Amino acid sequence: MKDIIKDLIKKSLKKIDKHKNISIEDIEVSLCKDNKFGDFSSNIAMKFSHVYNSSPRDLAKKILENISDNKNILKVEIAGPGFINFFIVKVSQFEVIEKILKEQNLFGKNNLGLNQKVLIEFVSANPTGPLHVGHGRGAAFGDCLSSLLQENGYDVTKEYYVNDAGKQIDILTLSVLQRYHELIDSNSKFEYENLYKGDYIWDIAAEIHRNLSDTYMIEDFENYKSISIDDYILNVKNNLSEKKFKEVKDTSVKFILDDIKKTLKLSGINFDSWFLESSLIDNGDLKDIIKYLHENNNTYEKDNALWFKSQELGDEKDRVLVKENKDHTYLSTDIAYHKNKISRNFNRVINIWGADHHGYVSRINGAFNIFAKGKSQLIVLLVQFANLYRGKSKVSMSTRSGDFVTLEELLKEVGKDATRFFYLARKSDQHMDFDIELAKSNDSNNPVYYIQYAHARICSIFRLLKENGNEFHYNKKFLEFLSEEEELNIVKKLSFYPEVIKKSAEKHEPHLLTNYMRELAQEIHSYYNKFQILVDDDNLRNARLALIEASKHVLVNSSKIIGINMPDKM
RNA sequence: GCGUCUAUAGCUCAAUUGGAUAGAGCGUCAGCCUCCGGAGUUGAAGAUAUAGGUUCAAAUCCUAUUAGGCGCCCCA
Repeated sequence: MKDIIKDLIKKSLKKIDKHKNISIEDIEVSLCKDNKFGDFSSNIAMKFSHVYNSSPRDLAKKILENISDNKNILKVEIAGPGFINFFIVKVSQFEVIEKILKEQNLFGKNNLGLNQKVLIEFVSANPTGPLHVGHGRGAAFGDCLSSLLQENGYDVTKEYYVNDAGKQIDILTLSVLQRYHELIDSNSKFEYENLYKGDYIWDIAAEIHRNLSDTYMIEDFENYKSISIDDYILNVKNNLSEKKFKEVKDTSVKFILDDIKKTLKLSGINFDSWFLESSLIDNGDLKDIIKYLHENNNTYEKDNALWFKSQELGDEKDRVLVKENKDHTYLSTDIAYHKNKISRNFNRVINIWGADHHGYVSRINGAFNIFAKGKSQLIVLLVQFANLYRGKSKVSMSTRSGDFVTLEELLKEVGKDATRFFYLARKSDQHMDFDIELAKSNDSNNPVYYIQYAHARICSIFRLLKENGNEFHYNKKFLEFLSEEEELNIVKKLSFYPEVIKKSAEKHEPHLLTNYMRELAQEIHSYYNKFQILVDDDNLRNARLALIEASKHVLVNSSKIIGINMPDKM
């Protein structure tokens, strides 16, 4: 319908002055929020009045005079400063019902993505502890965005980057070993500052002890402590042997990863791919990219370290790739990782990061473009932190101190649907406050129940219809019997759905979809309260059933993208 | 200090991306079940941080100010 109107305006403009060329993209047509302004309106006259050397209202008048008739359009009016308002013939508005009933779960899908390959990397929390509430937002966001992109015809791969190399993992291993020694000898005290302190460390240590007894025991473990954590790690490695240290490391990482996978499953999230940082070191990729960067004059040596010239690429300063002690930095493996993404032929690479990483964007973007050579595009989306509150008091979320609320706890207490909806209903670049007490104590606060209730009501009507020995059958002629304002409101919402799908994917804003669902549900509830669906008149009954059946399809389609259930009964 | 994100109703969030009278939920107040599920519905009160600017039009864009989050390691 929008396109029809755009076309009409374009043709009219052509008649007014055939030398001026206004492209169809410049013509904006939008839905009216107030029915008295018609169904669609365009601001074209105000936008281009200067091009035509006339006042907005005059140009609008001219457009109106030159616009040709169309069977779908009842009348056209000029209003306010120069809006052109289009009133649509009622019957053609209801035609979307027919389209939805025919397309069902395909309604809303499009082919804009042209099957392009997209890699979307999200969560990627370090395997040093369980996922906490802070990770939940990025998880829900990434998963929903993937579904949205799929709905728009992209070929999406969801990937989790596992940081299973580097110092943090060594610290994790050390933390486990320390607890392990405490288990064996309770006199061994845990008092080193920088180790991981969560309860799960005990669990891992206990499992290792249960399965392998004192294999990893070193005499006088205490004595290897050092002020520098690096030395501490080194001492333990040397005395335990590199091999055994790695065994403990692998067991710990696997334990935590299994836990993370379990939590993600509870959230309804499935990753297509788990990419190990360590694989980049093992297969030589890391060495190759450092060599490549060096040969292409993107690096230099200073203070016995190898530096990446990231300042030239927009970063605040240059960054170290290889440290003085010949260890690689996190950045260097990350560059290798992104080089790998490019080599897997993704047209678009999306990273979803916490907003605390924003300073990191320019350097990885710069490195990415060195390798992508324009063939692939990197998009980094930052998700703002969720501040966690328990009532009035703020809860800290430090993995290190072990003081955090796990995502699993939240999912179990609040439920998957409510949690996902809560995360997604807010714009991702908006800081948000998450009050656990509120979420737990009063779950009817969450609009997800409101939407599910609308769906359950529709299902309930169809159940009742069946119990009465009746059946719903559809015929296009029924649509003529829909005439109430509430029916029109619903149908307008329904025809807007494909646009919401398009827009929320393009702009990476799933909250547009959650808002839409809320609005649709509201129209449905309002209608339900005012009108009886199951009336005696066959024509009217079937017409109304067709309307709510179409609404049901849209609710179900959108809920699948958001990742929530739409129960028939609640 | 530099960079970056943000500021909308008492609270938590929206606003079709520059559009017409800024919308919801919670909370407050007043109504609606002999009727398809009251987890619902109808209404009332209540808001664009401050000061300028840009134009037909500003919550939205620009500048300054104020307040807050985050980032500024050879950490990951």
